[in-house]
Amino acid sequence: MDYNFNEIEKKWQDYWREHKIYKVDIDTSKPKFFVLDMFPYPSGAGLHVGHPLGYIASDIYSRYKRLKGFNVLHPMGYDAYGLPAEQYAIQTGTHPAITTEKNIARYREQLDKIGFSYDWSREVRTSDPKYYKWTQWTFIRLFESWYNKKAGKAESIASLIAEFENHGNSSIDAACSETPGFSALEWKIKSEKEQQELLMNYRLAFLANTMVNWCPELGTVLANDEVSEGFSVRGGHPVERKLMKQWLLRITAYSDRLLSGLDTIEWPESLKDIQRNWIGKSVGGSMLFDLSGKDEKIEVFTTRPDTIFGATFMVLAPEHELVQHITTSEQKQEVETYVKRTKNRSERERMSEVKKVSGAFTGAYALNPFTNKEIPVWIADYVLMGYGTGAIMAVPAHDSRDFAFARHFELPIVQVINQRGNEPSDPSLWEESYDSKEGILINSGQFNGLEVKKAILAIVGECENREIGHGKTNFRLRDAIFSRQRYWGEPFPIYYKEGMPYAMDEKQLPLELPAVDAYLPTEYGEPPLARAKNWQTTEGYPIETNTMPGFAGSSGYYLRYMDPQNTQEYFSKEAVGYWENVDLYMGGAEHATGHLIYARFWNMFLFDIGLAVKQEPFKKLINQGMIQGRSSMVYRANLEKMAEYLLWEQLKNKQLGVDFVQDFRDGRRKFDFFSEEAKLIIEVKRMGALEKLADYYIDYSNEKGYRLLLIPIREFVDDFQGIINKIKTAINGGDFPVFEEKEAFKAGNVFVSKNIRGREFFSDPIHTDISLVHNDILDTEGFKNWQPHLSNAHFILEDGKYVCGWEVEKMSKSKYNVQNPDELIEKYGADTLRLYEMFLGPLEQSKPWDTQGIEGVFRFIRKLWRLYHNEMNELSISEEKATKNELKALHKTIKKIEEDTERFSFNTAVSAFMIGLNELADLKCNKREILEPLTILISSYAPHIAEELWMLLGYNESVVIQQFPVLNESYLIEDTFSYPVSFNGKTRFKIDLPFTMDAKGVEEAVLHSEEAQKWIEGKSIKKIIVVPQRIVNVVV
RNA sequence: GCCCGAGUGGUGGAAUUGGUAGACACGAAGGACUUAAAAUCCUUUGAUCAUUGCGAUCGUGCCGGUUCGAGUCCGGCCUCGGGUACCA
Repeated sequence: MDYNFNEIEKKWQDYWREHKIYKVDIDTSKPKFFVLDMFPYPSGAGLHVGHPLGYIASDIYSRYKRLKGFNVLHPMGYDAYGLPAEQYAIQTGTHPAITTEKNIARYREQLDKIGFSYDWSREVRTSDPKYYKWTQWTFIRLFESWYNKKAGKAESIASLIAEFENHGNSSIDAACSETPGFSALEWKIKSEKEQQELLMNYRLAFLANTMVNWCPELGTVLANDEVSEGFSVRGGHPVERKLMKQWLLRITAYSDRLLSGLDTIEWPESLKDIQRNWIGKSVGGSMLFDLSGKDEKIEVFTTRPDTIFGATFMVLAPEHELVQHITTSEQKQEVETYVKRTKNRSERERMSEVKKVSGAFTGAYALNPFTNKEIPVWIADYVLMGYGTGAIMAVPAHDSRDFAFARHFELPIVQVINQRGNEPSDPSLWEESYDSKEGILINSGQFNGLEVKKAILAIVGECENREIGHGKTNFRLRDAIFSRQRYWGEPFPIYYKEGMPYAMDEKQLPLELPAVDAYLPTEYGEPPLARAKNWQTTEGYPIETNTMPGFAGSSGYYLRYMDPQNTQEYFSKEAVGYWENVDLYMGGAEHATGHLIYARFWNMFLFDIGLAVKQEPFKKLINQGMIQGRSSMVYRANLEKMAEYLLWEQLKNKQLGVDFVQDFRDGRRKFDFFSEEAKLIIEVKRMGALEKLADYYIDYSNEKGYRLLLIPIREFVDDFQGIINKIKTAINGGDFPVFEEKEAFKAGNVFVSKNIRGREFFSDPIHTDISLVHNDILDTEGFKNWQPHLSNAHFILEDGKYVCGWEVEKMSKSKYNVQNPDELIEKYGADTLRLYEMFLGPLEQSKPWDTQGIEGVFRFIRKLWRLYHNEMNELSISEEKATKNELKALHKTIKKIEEDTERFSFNTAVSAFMIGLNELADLKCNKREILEPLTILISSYAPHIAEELWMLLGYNESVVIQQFPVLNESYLIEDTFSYPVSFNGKTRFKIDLPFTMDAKGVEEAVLHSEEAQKWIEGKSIKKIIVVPQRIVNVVV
């Protein structure tokens, strides 16, 4: 073989490893660049071709930046905690660490084969005690911190205690749980336990009773982003709401910073939008409503204070604490029934019944503070306890949900916003509410005539004056639940004294995960860690038995890469001062509301306490598109349908000289085909069916004087023309057998090629393994051997081939469309795989995996090899001076590669390499002056072949540490430009003119050109547009 | 429902700022080399009409607009993909 990629790639991978080519250290003489891939979870299935897409792109960029003189940090590690290994442990008893270790080894083997430039000396694993020591350490810091809103940052709990001791909590503005006011004196006389309880309201990592997403089948709670439509994202198990005591992280303290920080980073707009929606900031007001004849007040949150005059009723969440107090005795029964019903309904049921209006009247009335009218108070499950105050003022005229509710329960609707230019109308005639914020106020007392935005301010102002409300901002973002009732995760460095949690001393970290006898909850329903022996401190205090969730370890890992071996601190000041944050983060958009928001929060906290030096962890982020599977389909024929279809194609429209009808009926009898003219009945059936029915058919046709032809399906496969001939004979009055006995063939396995006419009428698509299909042509022998029941398959071919259909779907085992990179590397080599994955299309776009084009890239690589070699596969390099054309081809390529790599347009970069190589090959260029820069140029894309060629060129230092070739624009300057000349916008011909010619000259030249005459002839010229070095357009 | 994104040959895709639509590849067809195969090379390849050649017309999801000129900008729609959902 001319170009032996197997040998070459192995050789250089070994070389890179042995010479630690990709190891980086702090080097202040060079600018730094941090390129990071999202932490993979090493699953048992290994990598499929979708995973490396982003890794290849970031690797190319890393190598490119290195050639450009940057000191590039490009690490890799493993998000090693995770449910699959634990589920496997529960089933088999294998410790998750063993499974994980095995999976990591497999991942590493696959990654190495692709030739990545990772600095493996910096590898981290979340399950490694040396690593999770710092996860636990950060948790303690969070536990020992509170968020000072006045300072806009996290501060230590010690400062809070000092403040309490001096002033109580009256002047504190903190992100905290609901806490009653207390004075310094009151603080001091509280017991330690009481003080601890109060502090818990302020800590950034805190313990609280919360409604959680409980997944009984996984036996654990899940974060909001781990649940989708009432089912767990991993595994698809049902999830229910449950009140439990859990650790939470007060991420909501950072809502505003998480939101505004988005404006400072280069992320895809769609990803920022997802985060903005998730954070869900809404600005509005909080208002207090008096209750008729009661002391209690109801607080509501609204984004539309301007519509207060239209508030004709109120709605509380069924779980609202006031419900019991205010419900009248008459309504008690109804309310209790409703509350009970909502409680028992699963999340899932609630979701599916979104459009169904339901609710109950409490019997109580509130007072609208602006209209002073009594308005009824209802409960309904469309009001959620978890958002705002769990109570709303309902403005049916201007809120679609309130509108639907009012219609259903016949509650009054009052219009208070009028769209400019429209007349106010009777809301009882409306088909929908008017929700828009455009318009002016009506029916609103002294506020009439105000525009919505001004009215909001005016009414909030009025509420503040009357001390019944104030402006308020709400966030949709919830605090992050941080406990998991699981074994395979980081233990909390927390112990309990008198039931109150205390953080362990940092010196005791890492708190290592203990051994357990089984990975299941205890018989009392405690988490698996409760099974551990002596799970207590040396003083005998019990240690927390929950473990941390998956996002704990992945929230700060990028920082640890800066200084992964450090045993004294998370990372050194020096390291973080140099590497700062991630310059390019490559990964999937599916982490938008999980990892990417937690990591930003984690980093902001570390920034507040002086560890991180940048607010935002990931400066630029690119989402690589998903690689979808491209399934191949074969079409299994329904034989009877097929036979009937094929025959009808021949019989219809008098093709055989006589009229036929299909599905002829005579009373209750039905025949496939019948010709009155030829007095002929034709019936198509399986052999067995024909044998049974033959006598019956024969009797009938004899009685009627018809002739009969019974055709077994087998004949269609064996001899279709024979059938037609037989029918022709019958029509012409000749003799023919009614039917010939043939051996029946086994049912089912006849497959029709995709483009056989009528295929869609008589076949069903079935998935087949993509490894049996090449360029949509099925390997029929392989297919027969694929599964036992296919061994007797028959094929109906087109042009001697079986053509498969295809569909784009998720890559999955059950669809037989999983492609793993190992096979491709074996067949084509890693360089080809790398180039091909990039060549497939724009990085950010989702696309189906399809190996059809890989041959083209493989040809390119071999052509590159041949440029440096003669026919005998001997190195052949000329020392001659390069020609102008050769230099132009090279520098055009340099320019394009530089531009395209900078803007992550790797698919067009690969094209540019192909174009450049085609040009150089046409010029038969083997000159060192050209090939040396070309080798460096391609080394970031195809590093193995580049290293080999670089060595063959006579160097003994790796190509990856060379300088990127410098573009010399002077080689690109053209003497002439070929102007496309269009008339009325339609391009008609081209004309070569000097590059430097001015617009006037171009115009003259075009008008005097021979070809122009044809188009000008008989018409007058209205206008000529000349864009120098672009186009000429003549308007006639 | 709401918020994003995308619709270009048989296929993946290119066209970076409004300026030659279909680069580069795959596939297909034909040919050269070869005892043969592989590999390689050459020609054709958006559609329709014309075909001896010249060519002509249409064409970037659909309808309309702006412009000398629109795949690109604007308005309205259709389809597909992603996110999110009683968030007041």
